[in-house]
Amino acid sequence: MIDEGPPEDGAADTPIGRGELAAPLKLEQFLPYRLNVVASLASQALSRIYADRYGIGVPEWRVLVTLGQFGMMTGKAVGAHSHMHKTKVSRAVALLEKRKMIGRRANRADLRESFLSLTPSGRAIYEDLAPIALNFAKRLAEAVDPCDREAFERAIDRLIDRSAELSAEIARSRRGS
Amino acid sequence: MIDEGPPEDGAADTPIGRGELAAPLKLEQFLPYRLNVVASLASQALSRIYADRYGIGVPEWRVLVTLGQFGMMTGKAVGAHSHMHKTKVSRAVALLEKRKMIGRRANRADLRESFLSLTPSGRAIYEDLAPIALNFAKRLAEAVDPCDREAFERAIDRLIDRSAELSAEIARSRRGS
DNA sequence: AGGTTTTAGTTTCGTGTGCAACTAAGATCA
DNA sequence: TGATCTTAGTTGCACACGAAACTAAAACCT
Repeated sequence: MIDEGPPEDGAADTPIGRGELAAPLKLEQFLPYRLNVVASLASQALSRIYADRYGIGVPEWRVLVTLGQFGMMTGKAVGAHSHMHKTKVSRAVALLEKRKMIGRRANRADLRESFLSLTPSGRAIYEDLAPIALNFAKRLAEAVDPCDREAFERAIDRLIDRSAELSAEIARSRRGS
Repeated sequence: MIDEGPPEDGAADTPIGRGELAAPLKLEQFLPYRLNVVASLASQALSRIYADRYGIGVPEWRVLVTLGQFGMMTGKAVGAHSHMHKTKVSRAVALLEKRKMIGRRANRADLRESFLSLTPSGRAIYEDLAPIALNFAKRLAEAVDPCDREAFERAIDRLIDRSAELSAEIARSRRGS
């Protein structure tokens, strides 16, 4: 159908002419894309481990780790600490509860929420998975040149902050459209 | 609300006691998690821009950019270059074609595949979005201290390689289970 | 007190996704 | 040439997701 002409421009890196700077936008150098690639590769690889062992997914894993770290907290707090939407938390909690990995106890002082915590078997699973996960993260991080590691961690911190800012800015500009 | 119970263990870096090293596994310091957070924040923020403007999602965006970069290529090549599953490519291509942003031309020499390329209106959209996206990436990257930037980019390259290796290793060990 | 607003959490609903099965076309080898 | 294997791309299916609606309980007002 559309017959698309010849290769368009010769892919020369001549800086162009039109009013705008025609930076090339190479996908493989484009930061948001690169972040997505590395995140999804790492996440997928790790999740296969706990999916194989215990049949849980990323949201359940995050709930498990958060409760393993803090011991007892509400769903809201779990969501805040693990950057998860409340529906995701709700469903992950429901599954983990069905599998008897976590328990709930109503908060007598506020019946809307309940306190979640690991059951003994949930904790056993957590203690099985945690060192495996840490080892995975360690092997991943070891790929980075030791003298780049500090800079890298700093950079990630900055990027998390900034992307949250940009996200909020865009949401704001959208509201006022 | 939940003010984070007592510090659990003193977070001392004492090298252990039980057979295993009892490193704490704090989610907020856990590399795969951190990568996911920054990637999804950045990706979501950026995608809102092109979703608002042209009603396309991430897969369509990637196809658009890839074709903008290479001019004319097969779906397979698009998928390889943009790290996308062939079904994702297929559906993104179908949508973009329906919206007349890209065109297909059968490859007379191999009828299984066809060559994809931007239509003039597709290219116009690409040329509208590309500078916006580049500006977004620039503002994002500017959050990183200039003297950390090189190290950061190197680190991401290494992590992409390593996470692909780990992913393959895990898939392999799973096959032989 | 009683009415409104906010909040924690669940459910519904439309959509996106990956896997596996499938189709159609090439490649390979006899 | 025909039989088998591989490959490019599509589709069916089951499931995961987020937005929005909803429920029940607090919080906030006079």
